[in-house]
Amino acid sequence: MSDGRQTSAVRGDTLLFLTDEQLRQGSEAMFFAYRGFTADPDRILADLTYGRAHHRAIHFIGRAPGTTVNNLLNILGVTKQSLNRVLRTLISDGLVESRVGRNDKRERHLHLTDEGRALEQKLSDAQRARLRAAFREAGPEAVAGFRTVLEAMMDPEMRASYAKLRETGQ
Amino acid sequence: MSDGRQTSAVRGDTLLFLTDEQLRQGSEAMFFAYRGFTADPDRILADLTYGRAHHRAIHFIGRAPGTTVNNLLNILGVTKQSLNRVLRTLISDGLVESRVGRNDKRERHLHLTDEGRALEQKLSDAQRARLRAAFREAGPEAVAGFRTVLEAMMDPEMRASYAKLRETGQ
DNA sequence: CTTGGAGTGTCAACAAGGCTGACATAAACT
DNA sequence: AGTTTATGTCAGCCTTGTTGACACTCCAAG
Repeated sequence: MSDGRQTSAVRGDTLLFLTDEQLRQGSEAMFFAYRGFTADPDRILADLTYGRAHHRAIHFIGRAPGTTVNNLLNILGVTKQSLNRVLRTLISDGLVESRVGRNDKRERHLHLTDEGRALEQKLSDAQRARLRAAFREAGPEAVAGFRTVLEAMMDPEMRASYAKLRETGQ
Repeated sequence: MSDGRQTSAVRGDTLLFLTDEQLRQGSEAMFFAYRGFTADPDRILADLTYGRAHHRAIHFIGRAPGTTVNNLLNILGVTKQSLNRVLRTLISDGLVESRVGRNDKRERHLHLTDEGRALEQKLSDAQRARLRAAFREAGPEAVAGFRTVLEAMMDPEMRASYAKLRETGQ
């Protein structure tokens, strides 16, 4: 039951009316979509001994090879104990390699091995397939809007991490 | 390092080029944005004895008052044991009321109590504030695109649940 | 009226993946 | 020489997901 509450804001010359109902629909869209977003990799991981946390680590190491543990901690937003549990298994399973830093020997630089890269491919192929289908279905303007809104939803530090990854990736 | 792979598709009269790099950025946007999306309610819940699972239950009960346990199970996509653990605490804490069905007495219809509604308000106010800010910042066309893409990312059953909630809510 | 199935609740055990706190080591910095 | 930084690790706890088993009530169909 909508109680008719709404909020308005001026952006440029555009007046926005955002009812609570519209915002609630936005929340629910995020919830259901995120489930879809993780579903395919999760299915693959279920067979292995790994979980979503391993996927995230592998993804970001693959994305920024040579990243340090601290850097990864910032991106993932978990404690070092949580991350270490994941990294330890990935390293001992030979998916990730940890190299002592040249300049700063305290740092560990993380890289995917060939095997690690293979799993990364497999997982992100599954995820990208869904994203690709959704992007095609929605069209380019919708995709642009999608990214704009998502970026605006991030915490500032996350937005910074996101921007940094975009630079290095492109 | 982008390897230049890309995929094309025709939608209507629009040709879409989707590089793996673009799709990866989409994934990362989802990841970072979802973190922002849950951050505010999580902070509130941390003080109470509740977690994100309680939030979800409260949200959907508030959204569809009188919903049955089975219905909620379908929406949330967890096992009845998981849901029951959450519902049990919410009911015994007086936030949720479970009423025996009139027609079918096997069913339990779930409702928020006044106290439950108060918490629901508090949590979704926090979440909506961020969403509202993001929607304002991004503008109406972006919001439309955002929802289109999210909807396209959902599993079909989830899209059905989502659509159903939209009907009853509006 | 009986019987099968549906809707719900619950116990037990387990796993993933968060968390805190404490401590250890090596390397860098001052 | 002393402090800080980067990392690793142990121990224990919590939430929230899982499977499997069992019980109870109630509806519906034969």
